[in-house]
Amino acid sequence: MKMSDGVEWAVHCCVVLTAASGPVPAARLAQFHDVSASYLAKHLQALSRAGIIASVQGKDGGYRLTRPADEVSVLDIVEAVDGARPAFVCTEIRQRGPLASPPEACTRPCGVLRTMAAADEAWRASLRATFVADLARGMDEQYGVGAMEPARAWLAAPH
Amino acid sequence: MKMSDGVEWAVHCCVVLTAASGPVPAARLAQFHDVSASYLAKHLQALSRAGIIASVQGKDGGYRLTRPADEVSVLDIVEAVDGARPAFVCTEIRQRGPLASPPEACTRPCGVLRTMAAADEAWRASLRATFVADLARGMDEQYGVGAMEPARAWLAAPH
DNA sequence: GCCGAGCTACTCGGATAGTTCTTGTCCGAGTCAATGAGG
DNA sequence: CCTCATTGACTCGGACAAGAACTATCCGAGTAGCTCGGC
Repeated sequence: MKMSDGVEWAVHCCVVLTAASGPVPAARLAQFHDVSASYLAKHLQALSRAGIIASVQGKDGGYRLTRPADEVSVLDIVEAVDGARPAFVCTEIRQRGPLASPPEACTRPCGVLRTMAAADEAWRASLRATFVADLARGMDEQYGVGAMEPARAWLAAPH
Repeated sequence: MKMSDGVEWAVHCCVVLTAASGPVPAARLAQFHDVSASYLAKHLQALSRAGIIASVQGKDGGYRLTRPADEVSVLDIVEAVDGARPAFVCTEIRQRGPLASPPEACTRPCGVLRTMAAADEAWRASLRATFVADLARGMDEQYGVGAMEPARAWLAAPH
């Protein structure tokens, strides 16, 4: 019941990409956050497959957001990196053992699964309500308006 | 982001214990659900450590619920078996890299953590609202009133 | 017939290997921009 | 001065090991009930 560390990296990268004026290479995003470049690349590829970011090949290429930041929910990122499968998988325990329920009586999911699924949906709904744009705004509120400007400049400056 | 399979077993065991008239050995619970006895024992020990069930030693011993079934929430079981730590752990990425925020500016948790924590709390609240007694009632509603009676008889019968 | 010590069998509890999944890394295919020559 | 082919370097993308967590298992410590002998 542990979420992949890559989720945190991916979310921060999306927030940073909000401030970028052009495509940003994966290596520079890794340097910005001081994390493993190779491993971050793996997660950025997942975001790319999910259609959240798009890759620009060749020189001066990199990644950029495909949609406006207020249309990318945190849930989108979590599902792209960590998988969209629910955390709980029902193994149909009720159909096993000496008092197994017959399959024809198990058309409706069992109570345990229903409870877990409801909790999972509540979790997803909460993540679906927050967007990358909200997180970027939170930066400004916490560190002062214009807090993203140094990031934009750093990303644009040559290294 | 996958929940331990033992959680499902533990919840079902708690529901079955609702129908039991006395202590039930771990081996019999395993036989009832057709799962590994050794591994189920591990999870029952976790429930025991959490105070959800109590062990009775010696002959005719086993496990029994310590509280009424309407006072044991599904969240209690999940936290006992799978751990109470939140799924998302913030590694304070904002304090790393060339544009790291100074520690004195990070008294409040960052926006990503706040979002994840809120979702985690929504998930927990949902699980906290369902009790073992509700699941037992669901059995009766789905399979007919008195559906738990054969289970009680099977647990009491000698093997 | 009643009591008690001893014993047996059964219970849980924690320490111990095997396996799957996540983490972390690498090199190759593809692509865009810059460059230099030619018209 | 403008156009175009060539070159070059930089980008992503998927395939490849290492480590950790989960899964599964075993045997030892402890306890309650039963048995048998004595009173």
